[in-house]
Amino acid sequence: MRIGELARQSGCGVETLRYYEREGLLPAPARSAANYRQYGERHAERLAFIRHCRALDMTLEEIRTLLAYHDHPERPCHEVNGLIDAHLAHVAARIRQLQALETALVTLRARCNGEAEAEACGILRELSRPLGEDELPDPGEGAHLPGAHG
Amino acid sequence: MRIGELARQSGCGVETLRYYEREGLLPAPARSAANYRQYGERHAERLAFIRHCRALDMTLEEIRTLLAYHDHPERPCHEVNGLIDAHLAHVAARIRQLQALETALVTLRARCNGEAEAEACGILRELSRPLGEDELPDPGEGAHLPGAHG
DNA sequence: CTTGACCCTGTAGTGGCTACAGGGTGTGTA
DNA sequence: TACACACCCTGTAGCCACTACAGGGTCAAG
Repeated sequence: MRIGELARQSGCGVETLRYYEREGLLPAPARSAANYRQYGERHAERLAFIRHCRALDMTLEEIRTLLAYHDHPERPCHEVNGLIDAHLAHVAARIRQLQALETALVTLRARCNGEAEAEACGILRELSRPLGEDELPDPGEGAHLPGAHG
Repeated sequence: MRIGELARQSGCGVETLRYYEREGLLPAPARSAANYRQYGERHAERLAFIRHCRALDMTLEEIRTLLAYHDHPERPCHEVNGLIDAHLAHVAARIRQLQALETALVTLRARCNGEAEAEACGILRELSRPLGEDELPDPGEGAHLPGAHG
């Protein structure tokens, strides 16, 4: 299987596969006479594992850790559970933070009906007010989880 | 006021202020004889606006748009409302996506008690399973809002 | 013998900072 | 005077997980 087919099968881009190889998540496959990468079932399975983890929003570093257990089936899986717990805590913290954000934005939005001039716009006025200490959640709480933009 | 004081007052780093200046969010201030930046109240107020927006997880691009209205008080504020609505929709979409993620992670976590070997670990087994079409949310839905990591 | 789909390597860009390196300024103390 | 130390300057590189080229090679069909 060439890289394009694997990309289609897995739903990710060709360049992403080469990136995973550079990052050491996917082993470098054999090459054809024309220097094309030749992938087998093992690669496809490993990639499925990686994509499953990515769909759960794990970092490549977390995935590297999980792959190490995947590659050493005799090891105790204690750390795997810890990693999922930690990741879950990150996600939960991020949800709480975004909910606080949502509340703040709804309140903000209610301050104007969109028919004023900028001068009188309640939204712009509110945004001009400096924030108090703990008025909006500390991103530190959900450290390593991103904001509202992806 | 020098840059360090403004940084302390606003709670952001000195390098962030220079970054905002490069990005055109903060105007370049006057300089002292020693070439130090000299900020006034206008800068502090503008920075408060920016930090308020950032606390609401807006992008610098969104903030640039809002600042344009801040700077042109005679313009109708219709677009301001639209921008907040759009941002709010992004945040709401991201929350839904993270909640789906949380559910999936809780289910995953329940598959192992952490006392197995990696070979038998239900978590690793589940992660090895390729994902179906719509099994986890399409990040496209919450476009421009980030994943679980910051 | 040309078209077009595919493949290769290598490099740069994304956002919003953060962290240097390598230098200058200004105040307080020995 | 000499030095330490905190602060400031510019410019560049790094973070993450890709994404998007530029500039070239390969191969089957028409």
